[in-house]
Amino acid sequence: MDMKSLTRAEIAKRAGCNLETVRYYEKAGIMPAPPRSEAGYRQYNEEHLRRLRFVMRGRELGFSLNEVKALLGLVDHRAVSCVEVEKIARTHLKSVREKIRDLKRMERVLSQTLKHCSGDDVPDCPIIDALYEGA
Amino acid sequence: MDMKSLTRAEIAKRAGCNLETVRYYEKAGIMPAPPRSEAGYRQYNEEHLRRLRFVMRGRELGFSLNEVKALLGLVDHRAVSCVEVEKIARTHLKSVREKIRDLKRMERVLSQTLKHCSGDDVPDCPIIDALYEGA
DNA sequence: ATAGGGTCTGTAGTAAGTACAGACTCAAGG
DNA sequence: CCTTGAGTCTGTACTTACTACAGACCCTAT
Repeated sequence: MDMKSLTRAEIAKRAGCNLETVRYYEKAGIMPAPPRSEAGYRQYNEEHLRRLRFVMRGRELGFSLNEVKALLGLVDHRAVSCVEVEKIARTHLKSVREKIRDLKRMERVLSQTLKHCSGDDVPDCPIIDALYEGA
Repeated sequence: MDMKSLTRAEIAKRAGCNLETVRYYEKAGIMPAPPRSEAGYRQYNEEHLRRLRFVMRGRELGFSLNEVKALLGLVDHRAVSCVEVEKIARTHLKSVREKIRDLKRMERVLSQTLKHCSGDDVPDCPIIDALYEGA
């Protein structure tokens, strides 16, 4: 008993992405071109769904599409060298940590600046001043 | 004694941005179109530099170009209502905090996953599995 | 038979720039 | 004075990761 195939809308919904994103991933070489019905409709299966979910999860974790592609490439070539995967993940983790550091710095400056904000219509606004003066 | 004017390259360098960014900001309505020399070269002054630095600082703090534009709009119209500025800054602070939260979640998952990584060429890579299974 | 959805394609738009190509212009050295 | 190399001008294309549309099909139900 062969599975009923999924339409683009179905696979998108089940993977939690936009309808058009599916087509985009196909064009971007992230998702394989699925078989088509007589009328040219895309026919996806559970394996496609699994892959699409993998991509979505990777994206949610902040991997770039290229990183996800690299990860999938390792999987596809059955050369799942944990070393390679780890390298990608470790590099990514580093950049995540850098982003957190930067954002925290931003947060500090913003909240400090807002603390001095009176909320009145005063001629000197500490936020504007901070931006002008680089406080 | 009128100031010597700055070229595009000079203002870019002094504000710490790319040469082309200056032109981009002009087209985007962030920077005003400066006067031109006979030959059509842009001639900037210290006020332009001040403004460009303001923009750069805002961008560094993660304000979108539209937010910076709004901030500048308030300044330009001499209607520097601290209330408006504060609203923009507060909204932005909120989104910064959300980003930090998301990234921390990412970091946790990534570092947890990496901890289980043996570094060997094993058939099951915990990172790949995590992405497939949504751990 | 027809109305309404869904799907197909290609294209254009988004943010926030970066990177050319080809034409001008400017300053310095010979 | 002329040349050469560097700077500037314009417009356009590229980037990332999508999203949104138009016009043409197609499928299902009434």
